[in-house]
Amino acid sequence: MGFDLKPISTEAPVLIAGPTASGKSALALELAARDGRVIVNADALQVYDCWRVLSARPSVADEAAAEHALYGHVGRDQAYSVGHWLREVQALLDRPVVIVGGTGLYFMALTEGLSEIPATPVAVRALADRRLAAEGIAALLAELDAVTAARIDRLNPARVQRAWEVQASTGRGLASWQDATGPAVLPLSGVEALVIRPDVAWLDARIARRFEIMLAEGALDEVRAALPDWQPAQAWAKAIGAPELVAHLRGEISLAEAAEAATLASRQYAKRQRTWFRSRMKAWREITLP
RNA sequence: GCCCGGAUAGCUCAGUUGGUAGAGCAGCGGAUUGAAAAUCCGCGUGUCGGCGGUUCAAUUCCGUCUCCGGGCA
Repeated sequence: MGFDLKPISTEAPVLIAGPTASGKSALALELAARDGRVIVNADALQVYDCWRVLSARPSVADEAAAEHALYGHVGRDQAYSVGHWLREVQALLDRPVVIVGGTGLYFMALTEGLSEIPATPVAVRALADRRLAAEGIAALLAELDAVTAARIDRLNPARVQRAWEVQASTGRGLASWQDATGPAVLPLSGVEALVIRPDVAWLDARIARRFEIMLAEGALDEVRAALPDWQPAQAWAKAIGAPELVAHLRGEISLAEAAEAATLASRQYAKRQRTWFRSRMKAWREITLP
């Protein structure tokens, strides 16, 4: 990799955000080697133990070359979200780190703060699931306070359900919780924040190639191992390529069709990441890799 | 060679009883405070295969050519 590391501070925590398949892990390895940093994962899917290949986690060799944290440490059945992640990162900050990943929400929570809302009890989540399915968005929306209802995207069932769950489980509106958000763990002013924004065509080509490599490295076996307790609605099952390879293993589509669908989904994900980075990371230093 | 179908958006197709056309997917733009690789919102001008003819007007009707299916030889 030809990126010039010299301008990057050797003391401040380094944050590297980049779209899927952009080569950010390699850059993190270089920085870790140079400064003796711990590499900390900021990717929502790479935390799951079942997806080493499919989520493009660092290889065993990479992990031997530098210390890695928050990779593959969460079991399928464990509830995990940005709050868990943020608390785990916080506990690692007594050492020099390079925090690398593609999940915009995680970086936002880290650099801008996250409201401290208690976790939604399982029973409340289940009730919300049931009511949303049976009564629709409007029923949940009608039970929200006016400020919250005005603030959220009322057409988005995920947002409405979240707001309703907070209201139902804490007795306090989501907007009220958000207005009380405390200071960020790592404000932008105290970190070296880098965002990779590669050429779209270059990235698309890498995405296609990478899925072929994943297959060669045993992605299909990983999915086969998860097949007995496959639950498509769970967060871990949302790994790009997993639903596609499950469909193939069930004989519904060919392997070529699965590969095509998975790379398409990756390209669409990269586009969403691009939108986030463009609009939410304007103050980050943009770097070009190749 | 003959007969019958097709040819419309990047792709798969719908449609216009003649007044220049619209769905899905793809693509593009946007949102994003604990499921975020999630979830959601917005965006459709394209020689309607080519060339002639009829008509005030043709993507639509007629002729012809080209290409792609299928059938008969």
